[in-house]
Amino acid sequence: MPKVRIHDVASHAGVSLMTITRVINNTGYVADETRERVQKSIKALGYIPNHMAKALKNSRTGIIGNVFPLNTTNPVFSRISQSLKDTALSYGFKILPVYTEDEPERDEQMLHELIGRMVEGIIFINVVRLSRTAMQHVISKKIPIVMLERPMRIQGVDKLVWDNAGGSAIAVSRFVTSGHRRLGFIGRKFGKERDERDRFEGFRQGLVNAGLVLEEQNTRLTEDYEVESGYGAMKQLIEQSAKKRPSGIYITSDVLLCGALQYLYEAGLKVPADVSIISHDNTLSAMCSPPITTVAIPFEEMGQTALSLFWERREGKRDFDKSIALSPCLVERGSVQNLSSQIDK
Amino acid sequence: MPKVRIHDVASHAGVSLMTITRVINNTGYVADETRERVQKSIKALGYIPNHMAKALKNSRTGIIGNVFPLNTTNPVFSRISQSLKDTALSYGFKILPVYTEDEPERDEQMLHELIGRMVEGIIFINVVRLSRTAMQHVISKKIPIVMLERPMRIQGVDKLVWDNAGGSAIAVSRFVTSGHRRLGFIGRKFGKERDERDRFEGFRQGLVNAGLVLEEQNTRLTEDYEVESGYGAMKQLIEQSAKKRPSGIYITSDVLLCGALQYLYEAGLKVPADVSIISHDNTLSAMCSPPITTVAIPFEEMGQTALSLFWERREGKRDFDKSIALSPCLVERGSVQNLSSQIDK
DNA sequence: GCAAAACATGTTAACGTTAACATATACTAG
DNA sequence: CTAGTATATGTTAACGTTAACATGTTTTGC
Repeated sequence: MPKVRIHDVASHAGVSLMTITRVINNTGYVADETRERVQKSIKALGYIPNHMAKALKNSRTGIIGNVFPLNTTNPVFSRISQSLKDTALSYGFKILPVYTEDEPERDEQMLHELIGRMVEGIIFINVVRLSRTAMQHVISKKIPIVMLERPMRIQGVDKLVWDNAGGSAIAVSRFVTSGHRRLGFIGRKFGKERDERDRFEGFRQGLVNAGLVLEEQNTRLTEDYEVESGYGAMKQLIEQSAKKRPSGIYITSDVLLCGALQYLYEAGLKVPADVSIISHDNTLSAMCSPPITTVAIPFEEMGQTALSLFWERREGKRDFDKSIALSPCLVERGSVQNLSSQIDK
Repeated sequence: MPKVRIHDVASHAGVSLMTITRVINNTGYVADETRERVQKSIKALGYIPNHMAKALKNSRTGIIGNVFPLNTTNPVFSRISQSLKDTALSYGFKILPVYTEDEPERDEQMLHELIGRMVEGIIFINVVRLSRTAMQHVISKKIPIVMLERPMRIQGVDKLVWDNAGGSAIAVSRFVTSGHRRLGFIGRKFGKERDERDRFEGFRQGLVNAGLVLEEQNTRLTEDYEVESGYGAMKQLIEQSAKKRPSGIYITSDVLLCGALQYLYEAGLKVPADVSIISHDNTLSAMCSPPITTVAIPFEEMGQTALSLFWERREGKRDFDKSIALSPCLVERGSVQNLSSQIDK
């Protein structure tokens, strides 16, 4: 019942410590007969190797730290985390999730926590507030670092983003193909954040490329990624005169989308009959009424790429920094009406 | 750049190991002047205490294992996990999430993993497949265990569920208050699982108490908690003749709800004008179009209660088992139409 | 002015594991 | 049949930390 140490197994089996270690780790030579006896002893005593002691001795914990932003209510984070966890497992690693805190000071503590737990790598998600010196500290420890989306501009870490501008372009082009000429945009207000800026810029550029213009009154930038904000933004777009109102709207977040759909429901407007919609993320857009055509974040690919970046560094195969952008793809769900075919008829 | 040990700090500050330990842990006596010098050395060298060594020495890891079921796509799990994590933090603990696997054999490995990492407690969520002997093993190690929802019938662990039957009763009574007399039910098919059975039984009992009858054709039990299943179930209920069709439908999962709403959208039926709905969970029901009145799982309270159960055991304040059921409450979102007032007028 | 209490620091031996280095026997090959 | 290799096991010293004990030096109280 109390703890069973390797030493106890050794006495029980009548051999030395090392023999037990060899059986457990399948290293060195052990006579078949001895191995069997040891295995019996292990079972009999219910021996379970102590990871902490192992880690201390071997400097190998098999843990990758995963740093999340403060607010993880957006389902994109669970999807990312799921993907990372699964892929990590296939590499023989466990994920230790930690969360950034309100005070920047606490964030350094969090990094110390990870280093103290001897993580063998750190994957950051959307983290920008960390001090450069704190990051440098980790980098100097030769711990491989991957930063997902919103990477810091810093040497010695790998970066992985998805192509937000490209995603917006796909959405615009999808609308245009179906004959939409007046497009609306609902997205989050941006400051320095690269990703949100890109989603907007990609949209603007997409319009330009299609020979269309960005209309100020059809662009709504929200304060946050909350359902209520999506509701408010859509309300403003729709309350315009029906003439000026966009026929297709690109919404850069599935959470905003949900709010937007709530307003449309209230207003009695149908998708895509009254207004066409494309959203971004591919999280809630599959569950909405109606399901919404979406620029999908490549969650699976993200996890896999993040871990392969980690792995390359770790194995020392690579000493220079890599920066990868994943391409989004469009998931069709029928929320875009074909206007051109109506004209054709 | 390489690892800095407590020993290095000691040399740097010109004192012995123990003095450093005392400064770090705020134990014993240290002269103010020495303390300052040590703190300077710590900063100068960038020393970070090694948790693994600490854990090994102190048998205190500050980690609680959190065992999740295989499929965690349902948002209830992220909500529970969030709540556990936050509360754990306030108790000074970190959560280590682990996931059950396909093969039962792997599940024992997972338990070994947790014990090997010297977790100081384990919180199980919806786990039933674990072998009794494996569980006994953990219990005999005096590691406090809390089982959330679907607890095993086993001695030596604390149990925490929410009142599923009560939740259904609340829903029925809410419908009845508004004058609904023909109620429908969409829930997951159940076998031994207590929770799903309770949601159904609570519904049935609620009907009986209100002097109503359970109508076979208005009861749909799905294979799983997936959007498509909700769609299919609602389709079957609605495709009946409008006369026999229920005026109010209780759906035991927000994921099923989403599918159900998708069908209603397609069918051109409005909530609550054409059909009233109450769901269970309070996850997606806030984001749906329209937002749906819901029997809310008390997520916050769950995390807090789970950790207080853990804490009581841990501190040895309690040696007997506790079993707690949390009461659900109804969150109104206007998805139930008042039929009685129409008659009054 | 002297014993007891408070303060300040150091030494030693673990926590549970394993790499590196023995040691010893059995088996090969020439 | 002897050196050389493969097989089998054991001993020692770490990994980085700290509880427990030891040893001083002050301060306090009467």
